[in-house]
Amino acid sequence: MSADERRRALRDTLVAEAERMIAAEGLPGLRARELAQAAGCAVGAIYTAFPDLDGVVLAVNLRTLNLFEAALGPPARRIADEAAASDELVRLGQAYLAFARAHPLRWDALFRHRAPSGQRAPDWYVAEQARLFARIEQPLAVLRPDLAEPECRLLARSLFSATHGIVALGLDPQRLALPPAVIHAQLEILVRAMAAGLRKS
Amino acid sequence: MSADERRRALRDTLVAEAERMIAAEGLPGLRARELAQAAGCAVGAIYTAFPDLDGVVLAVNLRTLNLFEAALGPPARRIADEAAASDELVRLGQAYLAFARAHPLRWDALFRHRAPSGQRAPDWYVAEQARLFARIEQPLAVLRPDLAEPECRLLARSLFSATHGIVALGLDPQRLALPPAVIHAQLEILVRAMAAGLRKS
DNA sequence: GCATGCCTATGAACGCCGTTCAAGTGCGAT
DNA sequence: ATCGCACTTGAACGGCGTTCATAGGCATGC
Repeated sequence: MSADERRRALRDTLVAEAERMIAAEGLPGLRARELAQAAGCAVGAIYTAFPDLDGVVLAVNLRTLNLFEAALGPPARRIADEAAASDELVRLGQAYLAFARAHPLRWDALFRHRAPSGQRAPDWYVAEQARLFARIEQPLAVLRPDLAEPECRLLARSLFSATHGIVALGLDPQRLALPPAVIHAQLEILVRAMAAGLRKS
Repeated sequence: MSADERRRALRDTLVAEAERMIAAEGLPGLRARELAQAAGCAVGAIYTAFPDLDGVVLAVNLRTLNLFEAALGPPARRIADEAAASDELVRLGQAYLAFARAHPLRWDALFRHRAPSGQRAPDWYVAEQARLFARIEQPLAVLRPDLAEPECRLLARSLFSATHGIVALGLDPQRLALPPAVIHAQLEILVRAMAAGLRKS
């Protein structure tokens, strides 16, 4: 086995174990020594596969994004009219809520993680985010055919931000800590309101 | 000076210095040794005034909430009609954005801070939050006079969550990092959309 | 004024963290 | 078989929040 192959195998093991640890204990549950022990390597070996622990977290977060994309299923074929577009936005929002509930700590890690040097996320990470935002742009373009593409991309991100806020604060055990059924209902009310309000203007 | 008076004076000094440190460097910039040096006391003295550093952060966060409440000015006297209610919601949202921009790290600390043992925030903290939510409930009640008070309180919190999401992700230098003018415009579009969509249903 | 006893402030020490790097190990080439 | 090099290793480092034996001061009694 070449050195590169071993490094790749180590990377895979580390990411898998880190994923398990984050899913079980959250971001603070990822500790270098514990990770090394779980992966069957020395602490120092982690730093031959990743620049630091933040790199491991980023790799885990990419897997989480992929997992969410898979949970969304294939993109909607065609969206017939404004009502269908509104329905699709609600469906996406509720899929988001369902995923956050199913994988609370992994999902939390997506947003709680901060790169140390204040740098932006790497390109491969931003690209995966963009694929997910495209899911929102699709129905939004049906709802607002008057918007140019840049405006549509922007509005899709803001729609996501609003949805994320409702889910994140609603689920947060230290903030609202709302029952899932309540969040579900509130999310539908507000996404429908936004869709309706955007259409008429 | 009695022991209680000294303890209170120490608390005030610690909170003031901690506020300065958080405003300058964010939550990770608050370190026990540095705080003690700034306050002119020994590290151990911190733990005579607060149970731990999280207690200090909570006290700073309460001051931040008070600062925001002051920035909002006195509650609106009367809200004439649905259009005025919609305007008031937009005004509140933009005041929120303005505050987050003016005090980015202090504001960030409000949401990034996690209590260690997963316990909920203390009552005095929740009470201050409730006073702020009441600002939203007021125009919302005009917009939706059909809602009972519990539903109104719930919807107000969800409206806040959505607004918070737009502001938080929009300002986040590692996520969207949108220019302030863009966030401002998106916020107005979506708050107006929500207000319009809520009214018609 | 002085000795006594309590009580609080002190900061070195503890345990844990991420990260590094001198040293040892094993493997491929000669 | 021997050598040399590259890689793995885990003890060590610096820094963190928190603790606690101890030093010090202050009120009290004589």
